[in-house]
Amino acid sequence: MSKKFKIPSATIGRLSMYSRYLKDADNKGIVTVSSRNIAEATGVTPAQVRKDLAYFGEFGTRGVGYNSRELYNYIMKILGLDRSWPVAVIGAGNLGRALCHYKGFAERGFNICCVFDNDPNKIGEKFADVEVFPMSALEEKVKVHNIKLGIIAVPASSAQEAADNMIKARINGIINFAPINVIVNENILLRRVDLAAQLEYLTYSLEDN
Amino acid sequence: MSKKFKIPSATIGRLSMYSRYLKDADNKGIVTVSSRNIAEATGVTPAQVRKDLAYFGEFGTRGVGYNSRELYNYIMKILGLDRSWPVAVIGAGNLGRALCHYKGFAERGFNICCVFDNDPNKIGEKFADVEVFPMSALEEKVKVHNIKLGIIAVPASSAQEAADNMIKARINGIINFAPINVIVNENILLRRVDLAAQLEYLTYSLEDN
DNA sequence: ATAACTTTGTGATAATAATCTCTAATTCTA
DNA sequence: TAGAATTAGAGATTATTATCACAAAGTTAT
Ligand SMILES: NC(=O)c1ccc[n+]([C@@H]2O[C@H](COP(=O)([O-])OP(=O)(O)OC[C@H]3O[C@@H](n4cnc5c(N)ncnc54)[C@H](O)[C@@H]3O)[C@@H](O)[C@H]2O)c1
Ligand SMILES: NC(=O)c1ccc[n+]([C@@H]2O[C@H](COP(=O)([O-])OP(=O)(O)OC[C@H]3O[C@@H](n4cnc5c(N)ncnc54)[C@H](O)[C@@H]3O)[C@@H](O)[C@H]2O)c1
Repeated sequence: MSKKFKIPSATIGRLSMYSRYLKDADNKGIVTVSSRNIAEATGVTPAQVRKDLAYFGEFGTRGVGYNSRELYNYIMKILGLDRSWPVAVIGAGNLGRALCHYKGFAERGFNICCVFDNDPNKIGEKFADVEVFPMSALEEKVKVHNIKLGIIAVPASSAQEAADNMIKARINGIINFAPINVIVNENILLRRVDLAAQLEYLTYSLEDN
Repeated sequence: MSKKFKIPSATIGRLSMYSRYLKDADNKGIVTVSSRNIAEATGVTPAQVRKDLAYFGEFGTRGVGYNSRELYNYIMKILGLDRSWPVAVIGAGNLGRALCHYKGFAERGFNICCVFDNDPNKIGEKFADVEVFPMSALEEKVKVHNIKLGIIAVPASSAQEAADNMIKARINGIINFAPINVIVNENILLRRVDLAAQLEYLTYSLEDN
């Protein structure tokens, strides 16, 4: 999808962290926070915090800092989280089940509304209150719930097929947990999350330290 | 932990992808591959592939390419995957269960050998063949199995405590799935995996496209 | 009111990472 | 064997991202 104005993707990830701290601060009754406070809580530098925010506007007051609640709202707006996003999961296996049971997504506005699988034995099962549907139901469910986001939680050998099905159903943002490169048209957003690679960064670093 | 020689962390992640493609190619009987083949399979540029490999040595033959199996072995060695790594998981919840049931880690040399939880009701349960132990057993299990790697799969409010416990037990590489910044001494390796932030990158991009 | 202090926002600078371009090695073809 | 084609390796270049340093704006104390 066409991006706004070349914002570093790392910035978006940090905004996510900042927003969680701000929510927390606001809940504790802390009205104003400085870039230093945010930085210390999230493990970055104060300059980085200010630079990240500067991409989007001026949210603070010099000599004072930022209003926690206001900045939280601004960031959530920037991230598109000022509304709810229905999400489809493809693959009702171990990972699909964990994702469905996870309460944390709802706090950020994500609502996993259906899981899809091609194994007839899994159809009709329920993970928390999320029902497992056959792949044939994907297109209709996407339309009914206006789903824009999907998660690939099928084995690597089926990941491309899962992506193709989602795209055909008009989902245009995809997270892929399968350890394989899925190829999509450039107007589709795709992020790969490779858990083994994360562990491998650790083993690489520990190897000859 | 002290790093070797400022290799981009993105390079390590890509090596992981390359190695999976190489394994696959070797299994299919493909003896030599070019940087172009690797690039196309993993979604990067050929120059990037060569540059990544160049950090570590010369593995190819000009005019020919790379021997799939040899390069695979080299990369696995670089990543520290020429041996098995026992892994501890803290938190026997949804995510902990999914990780224990996941077969893919074993292929890369990771062996989740125990899960720990502070909920008495969970102790003794088994996820696949991984047993749930009380937190009090952590130190001894780490010693017995020579565990160096740990995964935090507890709620955010307990993540720092889980990290502190692991470090006390002498684990020195940690993956944190909790959406919070855990603070550790600089000789400890820590990677955060934030699934909600990944989805938020999508919503940010879809927002006003 | 003034001086001392705090903190943002930003242009300049530095560091990091990706891409480009060319050379050298090797194979293939005729 | 000569010439064309392929492909790795590496230095140079460009692009991207993070850090620094400081002026501007605000607050607090005297
Ligand atoms: N479980 C984990 O902790 C974990 C960790 C890292 C990566 N992953 C990756 O996530 C993916 C899922 O892992 P998992 O452990 O849940 O696997 P799993 O085998 O438990 O579940 C996969 C599910 O996908 C379904 N499926 C297979 N092909 C399908 C298709 N074409 N269309 C629809 N459904 C299909 C299967 O019926 C099954 O229910 C894998 O690619 C795995 O490599 C999982
Ligand atoms: N489940 C998911 O798909 C998912 C996705 C993204 C992030 N996460 C994150 O992963 C973490 C785990 O998620 P989950 O869904 O498995 O949660 P969960 O509530 O299902 O499980 C958490 C487990 O941790 C145990 N626990 C709590 N405090 C502990 C402590 N101090 N020491 C040891 N054990 C302790 C609990 O007894 C429980 O069994 C959370 O931080 C969550 O935000 C989970």
